[in-house]
Amino acid sequence: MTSIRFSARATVRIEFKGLDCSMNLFSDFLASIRTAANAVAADYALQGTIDLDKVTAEPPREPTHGDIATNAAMVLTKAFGKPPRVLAEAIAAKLSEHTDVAHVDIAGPGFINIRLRQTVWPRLLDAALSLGESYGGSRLGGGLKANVEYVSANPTGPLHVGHCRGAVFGDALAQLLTETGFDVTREYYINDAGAQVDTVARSAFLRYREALGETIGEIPSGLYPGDYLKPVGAVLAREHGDGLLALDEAQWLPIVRTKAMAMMMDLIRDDLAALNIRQEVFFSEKSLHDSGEVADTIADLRAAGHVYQGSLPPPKGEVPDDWEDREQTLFRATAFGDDMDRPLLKSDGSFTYFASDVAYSRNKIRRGYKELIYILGADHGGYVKRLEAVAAAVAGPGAVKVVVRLCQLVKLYRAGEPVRMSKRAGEFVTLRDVVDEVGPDVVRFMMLFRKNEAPLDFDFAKVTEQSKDNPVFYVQYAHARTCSVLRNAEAEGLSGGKPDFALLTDPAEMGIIRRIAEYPRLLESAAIAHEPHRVAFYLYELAGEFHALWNKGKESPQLRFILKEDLETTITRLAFLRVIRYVLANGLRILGVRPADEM
RNA sequence: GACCCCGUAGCUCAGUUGGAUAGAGCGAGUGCCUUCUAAGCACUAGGUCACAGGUUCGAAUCCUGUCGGGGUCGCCA
Repeated sequence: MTSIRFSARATVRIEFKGLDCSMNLFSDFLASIRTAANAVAADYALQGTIDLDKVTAEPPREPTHGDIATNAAMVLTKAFGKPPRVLAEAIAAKLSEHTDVAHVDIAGPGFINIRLRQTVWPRLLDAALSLGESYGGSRLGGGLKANVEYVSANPTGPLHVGHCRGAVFGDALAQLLTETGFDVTREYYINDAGAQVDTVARSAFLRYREALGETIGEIPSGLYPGDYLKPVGAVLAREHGDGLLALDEAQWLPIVRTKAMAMMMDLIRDDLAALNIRQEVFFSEKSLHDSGEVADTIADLRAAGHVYQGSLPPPKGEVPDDWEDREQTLFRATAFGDDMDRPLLKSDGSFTYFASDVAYSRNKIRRGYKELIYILGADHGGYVKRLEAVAAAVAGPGAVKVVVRLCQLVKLYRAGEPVRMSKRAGEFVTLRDVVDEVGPDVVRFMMLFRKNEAPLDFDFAKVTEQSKDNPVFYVQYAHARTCSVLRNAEAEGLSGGKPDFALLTDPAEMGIIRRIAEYPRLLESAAIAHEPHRVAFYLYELAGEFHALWNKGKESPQLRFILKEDLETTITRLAFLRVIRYVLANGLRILGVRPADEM
């Protein structure tokens, strides 16, 4: 909420803050526009508070409309009691006093179009040049503690291709939030407390007997048949000899389970490392039970009056055959916006999975996170409301922000043909298969070159193509090209010297400069929307403009970066190239894609 | 039955959270290109933003409804 309170004053003298070190042209100008609106309000001797939240400063779609457009006159017309065009005149008059403003137009229903002085751009580039690869970052988040939980796959085997997207998305979002000033923790929730981990243990036990020389034959259905459990059996055999064979299941199960969990998590961490993902917290569900936190959490909720005994209505539509009305211990989630109340205890009195979910949320909240971000598969759409309800019940309504981002499915293709995946044992495509085939950079970029909630087609043939059709290649190639010219320049002894960015005047160059100026704003809006894909699209566009400028150098040699007969321009263009490279490198770093020096 | 997501050019998708004449790539058509790094460059055509209402200065974007596609819906994890 940004509002101004002002009192009537006869004369209004305003001082604009110059463009400052935040290097976000648009947020700086938004402040100036608000200052101008404030001054106009004082001229009109308005009383009271005016909401300036809806005032924006953005790049106009049409470059001919100027450098910055604002809707101020239109959104404030009601509050000021003046027609938009009249108000626009008044605000424009104030804005034209700004030292960086060349002139101000009013267009259409009341847009104020600001044309900046040419001197602004060299200053911006100078600043970007000195900031280097950190240009684009901001303090938007103000150090807010945010927790990004992603992957959290069950530790029953290696990650499969379905985990790719959430893994990459979560990682990129975490990095985006880090660059925009949030204090981010990357976290993985290990579901190591349910019945399925016992199944893993039993499967591993078979492999143990196999490792001792026994013939185990076909793995019974209901157990995990994958070869990846063989090493677990081997390690158990090495550590225990045949000692476990003499024990009852109740005795060997915990031993085998612990070992199997540890080794499965190592496997998963390796898979993630192949995608350059390293989460700093791996949180065990079992630890919540062992520490008594699950029970404590339910006790707390009960004390707060959010728990009751009752039964839930059967699902509408198709009622399952085995439906029985049962009394359970329920959390009153509907009081916090959920569609139905959620069971904490099963009818036999044991904890539900949801109970540990609640305890886990409470644990995060107690660790001080103000924003809990969950990256889930699209089949978890039903989780959104219950996660919000839990946070509201535990922390108090509105105390903690819950953000759930759902990632749609990835469909694999091989030269246009869908890759068939049988659910039968061993025939699923693993994450490792994909990464090994096309490399982490391609996987990461392609997973982010789509809105998260839109389904994604991944064609092995297309993503390794070297053409404009392949955005990964296109963007990396742009970065490599900048490096290549800088290398050539260095080889010719052309490095160093002070650039004079006022020499950059070609429309193609100006277009790139404007796009670079938008970068900090782009990062902020992507962070607010939790949409890292915007960074990928931005890079694709920047790369496109850069390649176009490059190609103009063919027809118009005076536009080339290295001009042997014009040292001053060369030095300037090399510095310009460096700034382009910084932005590409910064964006690629957020996406977790290696900026290639040569290709 | 309820809830969530999606529906934009022939195809695959963006669309700066409500802005101005809705954009890009591929495909199609036309013309160029022997290179500061080759895998190209420029231009043209292509649209009832699923449909119907509503909100307001202004809607692809927000609200309601309809149609179509996908997902989910008590003890599994």
